[in-house]
Amino acid sequence: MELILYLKQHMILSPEMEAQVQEAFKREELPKGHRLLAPGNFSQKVFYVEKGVVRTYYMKDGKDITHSFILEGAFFISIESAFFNTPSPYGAEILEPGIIRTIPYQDLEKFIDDFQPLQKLSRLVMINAVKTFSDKLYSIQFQSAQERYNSMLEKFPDIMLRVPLGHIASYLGITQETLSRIRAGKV
Amino acid sequence: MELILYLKQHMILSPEMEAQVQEAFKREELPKGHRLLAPGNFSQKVFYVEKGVVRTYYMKDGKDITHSFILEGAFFISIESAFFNTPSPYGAEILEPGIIRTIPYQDLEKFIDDFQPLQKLSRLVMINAVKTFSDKLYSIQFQSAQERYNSMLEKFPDIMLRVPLGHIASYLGITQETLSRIRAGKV
DNA sequence: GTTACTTTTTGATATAGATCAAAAGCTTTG
DNA sequence: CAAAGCTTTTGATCTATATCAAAAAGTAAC
Repeated sequence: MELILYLKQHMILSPEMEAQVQEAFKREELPKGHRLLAPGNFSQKVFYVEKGVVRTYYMKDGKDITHSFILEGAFFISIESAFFNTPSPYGAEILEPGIIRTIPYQDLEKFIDDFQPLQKLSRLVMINAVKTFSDKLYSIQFQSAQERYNSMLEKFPDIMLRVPLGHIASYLGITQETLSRIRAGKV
Repeated sequence: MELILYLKQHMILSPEMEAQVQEAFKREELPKGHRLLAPGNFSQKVFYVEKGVVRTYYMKDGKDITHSFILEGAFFISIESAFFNTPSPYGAEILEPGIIRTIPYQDLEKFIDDFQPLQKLSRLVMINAVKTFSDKLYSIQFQSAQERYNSMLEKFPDIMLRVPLGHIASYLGITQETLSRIRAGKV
């Protein structure tokens, strides 16, 4: 979803404000597989996924582990870089051709400070981030691989079809072999 | 740490503002074991731990699982109740005699909207919450029970001494038996 | 359509940690 | 200090999922 449309769902934007937003957020059309951020790098950009699916991941013992999928109409930022001034352990890549809007966190913060309705929205975005992690933690801690797979099927049916098995397996915290067996109903 | 002191570390408070805060946050001295929130209940309060340690937990298959420890000088809120208007899956209890400040989330939000410096602080608090979950998720997903125990020893040496073994085990995502064996170095 | 390459599945085996059951250590209370 | 009640430890066994290795299936390239 276009950024402006997204914002308008949450607040009233004056034409001037709208213009300012359009200008402040860089817009890029990117090809499948384009890497937005390499693991270990430093980036204080805020990304908004206008079209496509972004995958964040990190390297663990040489293996590529999916950390999250970011669907259209969602934001993503390296907490480590933007808030803690350390390199981002996560990389990010776009899995399909898509459109990404970016803005330096510093600039966004200025916007937020000056424009009340954005404060509520930014709080909302943060709250959702906390909720997402909290839910995922619960699922890793208490659900079996089978249960996690089932809830992911419910929650992101589309992703399951568009993304290679290995990415999904590592996102679920299991090996590809186990996921394959689960899908085959052999567990 | 006293709430006002905590706030003064992050911003300049006028005497009037200070008085307003003192009044808005109810102050309660509570005995060991006092339950601040029962699992399954609804509460939109924001809690600040001025003294003592608070434990949040939930019930899973009849077992009490520790979700987090909240140390002095930290906030806690039921995301589910305050932000999603659903009952809180988590309960909260104070593990030692202590002092808790509370304010309805609605009231706090008004404060925040009206007082710039609080916006930054509330963002900071949320960011820390995300980071905490993100780290804990990582540890559950990739560290062995032994490694998790070690990092907890480093991070919260005091808690390890003050809290019953069962609470720590469930926090680490393992059984009490396993934790006992780890401590004995039998793993 | 055959070759080469990638992704997925299948099979055999290993292991961290769970579960169940009981013993041993601590606290509290009268 | 003995009885009762918790908390922690120890032991034996079980299970979900990992790991390693190879086969099968799918996709692309010529």
